[in-house]
Amino acid sequence: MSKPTPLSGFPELLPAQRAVEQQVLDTLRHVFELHGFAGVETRAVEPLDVLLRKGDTAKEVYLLRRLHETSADGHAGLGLHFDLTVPFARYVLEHAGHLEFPFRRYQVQKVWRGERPQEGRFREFTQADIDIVGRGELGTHHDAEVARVMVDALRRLDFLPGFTLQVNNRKVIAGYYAGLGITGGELVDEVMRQVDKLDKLPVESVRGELVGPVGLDDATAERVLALAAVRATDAAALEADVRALGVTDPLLEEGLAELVGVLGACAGLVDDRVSVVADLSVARGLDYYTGTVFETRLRGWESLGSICSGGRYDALATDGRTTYPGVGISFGVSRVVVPLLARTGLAADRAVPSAVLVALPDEASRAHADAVADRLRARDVPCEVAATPQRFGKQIRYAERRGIPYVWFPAPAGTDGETTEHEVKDIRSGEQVTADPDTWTPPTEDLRPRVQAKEQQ
RNA sequence: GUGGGCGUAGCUCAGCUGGUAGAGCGCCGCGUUGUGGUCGCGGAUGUCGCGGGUUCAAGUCCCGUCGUUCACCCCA
Repeated sequence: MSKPTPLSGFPELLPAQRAVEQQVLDTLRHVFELHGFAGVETRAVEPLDVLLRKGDTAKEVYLLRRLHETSADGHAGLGLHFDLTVPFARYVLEHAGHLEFPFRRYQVQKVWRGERPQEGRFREFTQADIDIVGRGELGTHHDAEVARVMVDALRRLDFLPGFTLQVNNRKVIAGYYAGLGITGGELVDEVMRQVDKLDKLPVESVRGELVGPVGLDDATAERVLALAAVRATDAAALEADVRALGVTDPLLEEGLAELVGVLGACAGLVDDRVSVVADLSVARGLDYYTGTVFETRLRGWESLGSICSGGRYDALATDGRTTYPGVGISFGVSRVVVPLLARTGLAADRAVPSAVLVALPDEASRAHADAVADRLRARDVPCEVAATPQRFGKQIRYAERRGIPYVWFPAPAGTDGETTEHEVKDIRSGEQVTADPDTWTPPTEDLRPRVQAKEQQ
């Protein structure tokens, strides 16, 4: 086979980069579990009617087809999941009898979308979701909770740039519009869709759309834009800014109270890398969000769009008798990690887990070297034995190439007692000392690969 | 799906009006046959994406195709 070409949209990482992604995944899992979320994995495929329940999105779903498919449709009626929310909703219905509600779960898996790839947008990528789902009811304090958990996870990834969590509430938007006399589901949705473009288009363009194709009068359009211009980082300012717009409506009040609640609950998480802001221009295009909505921007990486989004669904799932409301948030692992690796020098300081290379003087000593390695491993020191008994200079170079910080020189296997001692060399400093394989341990920072940001591109 | 850019050594790239495929980095060896990095000397790189055409002659020009990339569209 000649050299294979890469497949666009299906990113693969080299070991030193994968180590970074794994550290991200380890951190996410650790924090999600710290907050009491249970891990779930769902199958990669769902029946098409489950996947397509939310609308006409068939063209972006990858279908499953046997090579010798003989059915009338030419496929098995199964597709790869394109997010983790839809499979989770199905999972909740299927296993409702065995779950305790409110049910809190995290789910980190690959998903697939038949889109044209771009930076941070792939056809196969990893998402990390957390959701809390209730049976019949779910308190709005959980909206703040999922935000807090995700912020807690992201802030611990200290090699990532800082970020801003943007929060809004659809009830605020819908209530405000109702107060302005904008009614009717379609019109409200269309106005929201235009407002949602404010982060990409200049205000004038959006205003033009609102008074033109959408059909608002100038004054109403202006007030719609006024709401979308509100930004606030504390509850008092938010309430003051919204009230100053002079619209009153019961739904607006309800949404505002929820939004204030989320903002207040997240206040303690803010530091110089993390900000949380009520941004009333955030609408999310999806019509199934019913209350709180989230988006997240990475500082300096705004072109990536939102790297972590989600919100509240009053009806995440329903079986006709029972409705399961949910609130969740999803972090785009690949969307962040892959561009970051590509555009900065971010990588692990070694491509292999080994902290120690056990040198091999000659092939006859392999069993002895293996035994030394096992004594190190017994105390959780990752190590490997040199592949071939080359001269030691080459074995040191072997370690250096891989970023392994220590080379271990075993004491000769004496038949009448060991007269010499084991030695271990830190190949960065050149320092070499005698050591006991049953007690020697590298400094903690050398035990595992470390993630380091190299020079910016 | 639409439009533009780009495909030459492991990597980054140069290659003029068509005339014997190059550089840097990396890699391998030796100096130094059980202690690397620096330095010196030496060495190997290749279906110039693929197919066809024009030509005495194509990496170079033309057509097609595949891949890749950026933008648009879309975005759960």
